[in-house]
Amino acid sequence: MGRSPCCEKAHTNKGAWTKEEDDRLVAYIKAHGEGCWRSLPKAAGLLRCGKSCRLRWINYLRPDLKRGNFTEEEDELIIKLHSLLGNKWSLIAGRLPGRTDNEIKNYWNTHIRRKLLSRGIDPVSHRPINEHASNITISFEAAAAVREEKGAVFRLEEPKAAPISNPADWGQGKPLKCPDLNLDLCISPPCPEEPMNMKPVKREAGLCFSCSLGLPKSADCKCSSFLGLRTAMLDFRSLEMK
DNA sequence: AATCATGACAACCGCCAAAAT
DNA sequence: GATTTTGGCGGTTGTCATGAT
Repeated sequence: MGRSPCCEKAHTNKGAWTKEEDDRLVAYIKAHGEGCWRSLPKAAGLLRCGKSCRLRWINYLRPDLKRGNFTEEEDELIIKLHSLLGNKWSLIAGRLPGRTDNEIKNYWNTHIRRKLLSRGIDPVSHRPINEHASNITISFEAAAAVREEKGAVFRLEEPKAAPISNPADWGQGKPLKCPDLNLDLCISPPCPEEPMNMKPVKREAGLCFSCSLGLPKSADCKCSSFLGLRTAMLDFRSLEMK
């Protein structure tokens, strides 16, 4: 038996949203919150599929959205996150406040892909184009050795196998493989006192997010450099899945 | 001025996984 | 445990705006 439709398609509008529909949706969610998307359209008096309402709200109507052009810093952040996460747009969006997965996905396909190509970088593998034997490796062996003493080191290995689709699988007692990224990255808990099985949620301790991605230090950054190498040190466990 | 090509982005579709029954 | 329902995600398409010819 196939999956039943999420709504009665025969009686739903499609295509661009009107101002009135937007107003109804916003008014309803402001009054009742984001409840059940299936029942929302009827309750809000909208002839729309619940999924369509959800998408409209998340991608366009949410009050915390940051509209407007992406900054150069955001560009670089997206590129770095994409090199690590691949097309996990929702994860990437989770690290860019006010940006949606759809927006980032579109921006990637229309701008960043071209930007990387113009730099001679393959937007899929993040490696130089026409440089088959390219083998630029940033080694964190020294860092890893230090961290290994504390018993909690995961390392991304040279690509050999299928991509890990779910970052939550990383470091689960098996070799880590990142097929499209040739970086010998050390991923380690910035806060040693935190148990390894702790739920990966927002963190206060350890490297701040800017430092974890090698961005310039922010004014309130209290992180110290690790062997003089802040760049490419990324705490994957702080990447919130949902 | 008209037509065509391209870019940008909103919206849809189908699939998957988790939750509910 | 099996089945159904729902929310969420990534890929793709459709449409409008803009620039080039």
